[in-house]
Amino acid sequence: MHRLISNIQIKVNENIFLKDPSSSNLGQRIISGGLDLTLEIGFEDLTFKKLAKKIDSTEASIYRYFENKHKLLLYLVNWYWVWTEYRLVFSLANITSPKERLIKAVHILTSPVSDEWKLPHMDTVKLNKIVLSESSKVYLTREVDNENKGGVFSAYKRVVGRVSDIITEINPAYKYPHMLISTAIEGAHHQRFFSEHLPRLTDNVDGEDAVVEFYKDMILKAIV
Amino acid sequence: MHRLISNIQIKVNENIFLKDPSSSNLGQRIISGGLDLTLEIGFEDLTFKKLAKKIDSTEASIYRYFENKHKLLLYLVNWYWVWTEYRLVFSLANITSPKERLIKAVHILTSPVSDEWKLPHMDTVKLNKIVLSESSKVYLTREVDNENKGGVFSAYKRVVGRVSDIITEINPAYKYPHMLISTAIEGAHHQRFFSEHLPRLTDNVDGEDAVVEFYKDMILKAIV
DNA sequence: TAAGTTTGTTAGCAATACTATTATATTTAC
DNA sequence: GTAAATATAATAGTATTGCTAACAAACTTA
Repeated sequence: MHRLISNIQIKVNENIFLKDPSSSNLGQRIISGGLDLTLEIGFEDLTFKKLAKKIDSTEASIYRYFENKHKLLLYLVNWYWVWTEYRLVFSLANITSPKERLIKAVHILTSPVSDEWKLPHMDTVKLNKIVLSESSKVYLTREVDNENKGGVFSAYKRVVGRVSDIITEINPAYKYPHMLISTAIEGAHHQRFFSEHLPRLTDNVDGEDAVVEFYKDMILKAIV
Repeated sequence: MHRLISNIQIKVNENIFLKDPSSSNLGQRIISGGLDLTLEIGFEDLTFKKLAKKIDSTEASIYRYFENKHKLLLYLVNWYWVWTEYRLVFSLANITSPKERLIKAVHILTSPVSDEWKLPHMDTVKLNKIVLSESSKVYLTREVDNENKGGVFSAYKRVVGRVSDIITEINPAYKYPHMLISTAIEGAHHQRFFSEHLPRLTDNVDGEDAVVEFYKDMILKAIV
């Protein structure tokens, strides 16, 4: 069951790439091979040489699309947030109750991406896995300020802003809506990583997705 | 005003280093130079060659202390958590009210380190700054599971465990104490980074440390 | 079919991430 | 106080990374 019109096009900030990878066969192989290789060996160990080999191309060709591997990750993460904003708006369409909207939004931001959201040119399930463990590396760098000026984080900021607005609608007096939402987003990523690798930092509860339930509970209690 | 006995010794997990840096002059220069250089150029751009130059030593000498720069960061972060556990236990001594204990603990985990906690052989204020932006890189790697087996994250886990225990004392029915605390710790780090670089992801409130207040408020509401 | 564009091929260079060897201090042991 | 042990420095070397450049081949479009 697909929820989305399957020929939607996600428009990634143009400052990220030298040449739009969605515009060519090689570009798409770079992206899908990049997803696979990152999942296989981790982003740290990925090099354009290895990626070139994997997709049967050459280092130099990949460099024509992305300045460096950091930009490739930035592309993936930016794509993710543009797409997540779309999912968010789509999912909240025609729902008027602000509380219901908030709960749906938190669900989208904290639960793993399922197959029903798949798109033809991007394996969103793989992408989501990468975002969990690698996305914070995209902004925790010396280059944040410069990249931020180029607008590469605005999709993420808009997502946080949209959900914060719902909170403000519910309780205009609540002082920390942005902190609450960005805490939940980043936190959910971390918790999913922890539950796999450092379980003493999390809690497991039988029969529920503890991450989603925890953040729903936390947010609803925080804003009253 | 110093709160601590100044000749306390922080014992870092032995799997992290080849040779204990606290045991020699060169070792201590590696650590303090490492702090400075990381703050100057960021951990990504730090190399042992640059660090050697800074402390007037050689690459090969540094390699006798740490296998690679990742281990150096691991050392710093592990040191931080051992020390934070100490601060925590020290600060909660003789306080019996669980709620008061919790509030103090959250304060320690979310506020910036101040001068009063300084120790002779480690610039804890600098260390804290580094932890905010670099510590997650220490576990978001392919090597987590191996390193975790070596016990290098146990100080962090104990800190989370101790504060979770206070929560359980206050409300034994609360299902997510570990998630709540690890969310607050990591979240506070992120929020401090955001407020400097991506302010649209946070909220500023005049006349208060919004990060500390937000997490106190969030936690106290969550556990009732 | 020519011109333009994209990709592949090859080469090369500077920096990184180490390891090894030998020499020179410095510490400690007797 | 000297010998032995140990720590550090100096130098060199290797494989890999992170690029850039130049040209050739293929494929696209006008």
